[in-house]
Amino acid sequence: MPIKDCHTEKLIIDTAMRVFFTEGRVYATTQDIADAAGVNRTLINYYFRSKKDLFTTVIKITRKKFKGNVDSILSSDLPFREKTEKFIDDFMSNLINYPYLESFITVDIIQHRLKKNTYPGFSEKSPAPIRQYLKEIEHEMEAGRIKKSTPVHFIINLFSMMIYPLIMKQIQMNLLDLNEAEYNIVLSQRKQVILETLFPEKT
Amino acid sequence: MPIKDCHTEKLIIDTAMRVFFTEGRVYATTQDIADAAGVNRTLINYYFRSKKDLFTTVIKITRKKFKGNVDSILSSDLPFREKTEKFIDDFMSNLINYPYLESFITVDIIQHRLKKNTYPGFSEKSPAPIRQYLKEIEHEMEAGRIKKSTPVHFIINLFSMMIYPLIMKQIQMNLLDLNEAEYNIVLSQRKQVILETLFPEKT
DNA sequence: ATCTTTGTTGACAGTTTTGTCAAACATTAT
DNA sequence: ATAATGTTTGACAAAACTGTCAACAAAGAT
Repeated sequence: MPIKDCHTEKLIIDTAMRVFFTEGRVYATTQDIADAAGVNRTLINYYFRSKKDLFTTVIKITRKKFKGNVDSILSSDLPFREKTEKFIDDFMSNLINYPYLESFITVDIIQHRLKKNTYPGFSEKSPAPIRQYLKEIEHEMEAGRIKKSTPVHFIINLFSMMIYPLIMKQIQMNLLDLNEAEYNIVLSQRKQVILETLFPEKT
Repeated sequence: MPIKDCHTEKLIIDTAMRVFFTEGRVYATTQDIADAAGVNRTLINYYFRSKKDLFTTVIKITRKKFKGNVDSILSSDLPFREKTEKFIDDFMSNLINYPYLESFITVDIIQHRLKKNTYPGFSEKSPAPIRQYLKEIEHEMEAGRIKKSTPVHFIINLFSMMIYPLIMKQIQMNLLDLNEAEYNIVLSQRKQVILETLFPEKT
């Protein structure tokens, strides 16, 4: 018996990830994805029962990709600033590949909420590494090494400054009168800027 | 001849704005909007030729709503910090009503880009008030009153920290283990936090 | 009251998108 | 070679969504 090929399945997954999370094409049809992958559309139904199933599959896979290093970085015993620096570095490297992932998850949650009240992709409690990191933030605040406020704001600021500039790229380009090349230069400076914004006194 | 009623037209517009920009329902159909408004679906075609036309209409109207005060605030001759404070205040008040506006514009641009290269909603140059504000930021940086970097990063940070926490509300709620009520409290603290983050030495 | 204009409705048709299925094809074990 | 299994394809059906139209209702104008 022939071994399961996996070639086409992987091709479809990779293409769907690109179309959805890299290019941000919310309204992409199964035909669009099939065309982008250069395969017959019905193969999507063959490997994944439905469009919905393909979607949840690629969301799961992409989330796992993000989760990988991030958790080990947050759980490591690096000093707070170095840990944060590494986190930004790692997270933004992934973000460049799949900037629209969170946008799609949000759309999915909103869709879902119209019916049920729970979202399958989410666990009950927040992940342990984040909880630990929150405690460290609190500790740093108490020690006066970063600005005193509520730790959640530190996290929210962090994610805001990393993700927003990517997902609203076109709007910001227009607002700031920058062309693609110029904006990409700005993006490459973000890591440093974010770090300096979160740790104002140090640099 | 009876005067144009406008009642239903306005109802549809308001409802579409709510469904799209408040609730963030990207996949909402004309039937969904009609149901939400409690009117017959064909009335959407009667008042606006097509779904696309309704969409561009509500985008225009909502953008105008945002633009209103914002421009006069940015063009005013208030001191820089006060101006920024007022801007945050005004912009976030609007944001609470229509957090997903920018998300929809982005989706629309991406859609559009697959065909043409220009986006009708955008002017060639960036709006004058923003250009002036950018100059003021540069001036403040040179005077050493805010952290030296590139002015565009100041703007990007500003918009990031205002908008992201709203559009990714569900994700952040899960990540930070907060329920709706708790997260809303966090949101109410954002204005102050953003200000303190942008002006670290002062507070 | 009747006419005219505007507003509203349901039925219908057109289009787009998705899903199914049987047949054809490829590959490998027997 | 043949059977068995997995893969690919086109044709078809079903579903979802959008737009049009003729008929009808409402309300002011004549």
